[in-house]
Amino acid sequence: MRTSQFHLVTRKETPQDAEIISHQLMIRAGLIRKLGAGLYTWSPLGFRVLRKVEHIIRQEMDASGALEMLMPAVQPKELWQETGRIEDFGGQLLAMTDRAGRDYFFGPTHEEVITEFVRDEITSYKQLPINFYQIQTKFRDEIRPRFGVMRSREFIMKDAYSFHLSVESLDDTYRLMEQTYSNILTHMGLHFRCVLADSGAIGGSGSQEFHVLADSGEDAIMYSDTGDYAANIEKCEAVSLIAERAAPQQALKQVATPNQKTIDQVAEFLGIQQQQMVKTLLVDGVDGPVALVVRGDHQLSEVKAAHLPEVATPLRFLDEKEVQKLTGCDVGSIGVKDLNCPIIVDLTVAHMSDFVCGANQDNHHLTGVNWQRDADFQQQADIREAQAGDPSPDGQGVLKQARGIEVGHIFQLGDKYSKAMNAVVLNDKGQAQALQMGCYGMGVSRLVAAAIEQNHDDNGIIWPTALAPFQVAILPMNYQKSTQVKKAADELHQQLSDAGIEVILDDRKVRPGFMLSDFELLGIPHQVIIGDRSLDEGHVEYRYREKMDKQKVERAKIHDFLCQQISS
RNA sequence: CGGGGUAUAGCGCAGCCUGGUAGCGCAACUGCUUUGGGAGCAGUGGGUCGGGAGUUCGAAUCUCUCUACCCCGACCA
Repeated sequence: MRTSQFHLVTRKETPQDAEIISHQLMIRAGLIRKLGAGLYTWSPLGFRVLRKVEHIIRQEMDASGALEMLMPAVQPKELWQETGRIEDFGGQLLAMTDRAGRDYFFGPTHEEVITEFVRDEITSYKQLPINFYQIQTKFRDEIRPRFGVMRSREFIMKDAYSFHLSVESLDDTYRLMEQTYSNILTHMGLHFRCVLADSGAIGGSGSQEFHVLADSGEDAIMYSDTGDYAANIEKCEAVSLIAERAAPQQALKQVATPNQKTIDQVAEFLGIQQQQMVKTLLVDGVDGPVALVVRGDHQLSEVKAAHLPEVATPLRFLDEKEVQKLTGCDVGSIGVKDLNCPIIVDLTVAHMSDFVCGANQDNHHLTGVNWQRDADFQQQADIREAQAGDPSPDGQGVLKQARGIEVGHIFQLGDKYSKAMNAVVLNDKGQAQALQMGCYGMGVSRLVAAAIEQNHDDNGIIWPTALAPFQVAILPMNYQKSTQVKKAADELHQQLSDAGIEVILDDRKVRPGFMLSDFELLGIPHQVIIGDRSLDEGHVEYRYREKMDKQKVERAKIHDFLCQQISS
C-alpha cells in the first residue's frame, strides 16, 4: 500500500473534547471520526485494526468449537416482554416503531434472540452442548457516552451463547471460554486480568470479567498480592476488619459538634480516628426507609447494597426532607440510636465498640456507643467496598487495587432465559428439560481503545504487532527527487508485498520530520527509513516503534531482517 | 433526568458587551525555493455565523424559542 492510494489524515493538535489518551490518539491518527454523541465512523485505517481484533477473536472462538452465525440487530419488543428484561435495561434500550406501528429495540445484547432460535432448532440432548457466536453492532443508549469508542452508544461486540443439558456441561464450556478469552487477549499482546464480577442486568449465577490493565480504566479491580484471588470492586468480598467485638469501655455521651457534618470534620473536631466512627446512610427499602451503616473510613458499595432483598432497586438515598421527617435532624447528624427504621450494618461495624455516630439531633454526635447496650441492628451484611490493604477474602495475602478496562465478561446464566422462554429439549429419558445456558461477551471496538490506552508514549500509538494496521512502514527521505531512494523504497515495497507482509510506503511529498512524526503517531511497529545519506553507504535504517532507536542494516539484507523481526 | 457551558471555514479560535453584512492560526489547493526531525515566500479556494421566529432601515451581534454537542452529578451522614 502507498499513502497516496490510501486515506491518511492525521492531526498534529489534540482534539478539544477528547479526555483520555486513547480517544485523543484515535482522533489524531485518524482511526475514528465522531458522527454524533457516542457514534463513530471507522476510517479505513481504524477499520484495519478493528478487523485485526475480529480476526483474532474468530480464530480463537473457532478453535474452541464455537459456531459463528449472525442475528438481526433489530429485535421485536415482544421478545423482551417474554423475559421481562425491558425494566432491567430501562433507558438503555433504543426503541423504534415501524410503519405498521410494531415496536422494536435495537439490540443491546441477544439472549432473547438466540433463545428463541434455539428453542425451535434444538430439540434433543444429542445436539448439545453447542456454542453460538456472532460479531455484530450493538446499541446501548448510555446516559453519558464518553471516552470515544471506549464508552460509545453504538459499538461492536462479540457475543456467544452456549446451551447445555446439565450444569456440569455448562461449567465445562464456561471454563473453556475463560481459557479462550485468555488466549485471545494474550494473542493480542495485551496485559489483562480475569476477575470475579457482578452479573448486573444480564443475570445468572457465576460471572467473571476480563480487564485490560490501564491507569485510566473505569473499573477498580482488587487482587491479592500473593494469592490468586481477583475481583471487581463491585463484587470483591469485604471481610470484617475486627475479629471480635470488645466489651464496652466508655459510657454513652452526647457531645456538641456545631456545624460539623462530614466524617472528616467530626473526626478532626473530636480528635478521633475515622475508624472510630460509623456513618449511617438512609435509603429506600422495600417497605419504608432502611439504614445502612459503614465505618467512617469505608465506602458503601452501592452494588452490594442494591442486592440486599430489604433494599429497593434501584438504590436511592433519602433526600434532605425525608431525612428530616424520619430523624428530625439533617443529614450530617444521623445516628443508629433510637432510629426509627431497620438497620443493616456492615460486617466490620457489627464488631465495633465504643464508636461515634450522629445523635439524630442537629449539631450533636454520640460517643462511646455500643451495640446491644445503646442500639441494635436487625442484620449484618457485606455492604462496603473492599479497599487496598484489606485481608484477601481467600485468606491469602492482602488486597491491592488496580484500574482496568472491562473488555470481556462471561456468565453462567443457568436456566433464567430458557425457563422464561420455554426453551426445552428432551433428555435421554424422553423427558422435557430446560436448557442450561452460558453467555460470553467481548467488546471488539472497545478493545482497540484499550490496546492504545495500554500501549502509547508521548509521540503516539505503539501498536502491539498483532493489532497494527500495517506491520512495516517504508519512509523514504526525498522520494520525489532522489532516484536511488525511490528505487530502493519501491523495491523493498514490492518484496514485502510479495511476501504477504502488510506494508505501507509513504510516497507523500512531505518533509522528513513531518513524515517521521506522523508514523510515530500512527504507531506502525517496524519502520524502515531510506535516504541518500545511508544508501550511499550501502545501508538503510530500521527502527522499532516501541524502542525508537535506529539501527543500520545492509540494504541487501533488509528484507530478511524484517521478516525475522516480524516473526520474532 | 438535574445543574453548568458551548455552537462562527475541515480543526482550534477571535468578533458579540457598544447592530452597519465576517476575520486569525493550522489544514487544503497552485507556483517557486527547500529536502534526514513538525520548511520559507507568493498566491487561491472554502462560511445559509446550529435551526426558526421577533425587534430594527439594517442582526454573527439584541430578544424569544427549538436543536445539537461538551462538562459535572451518593461519597454527605
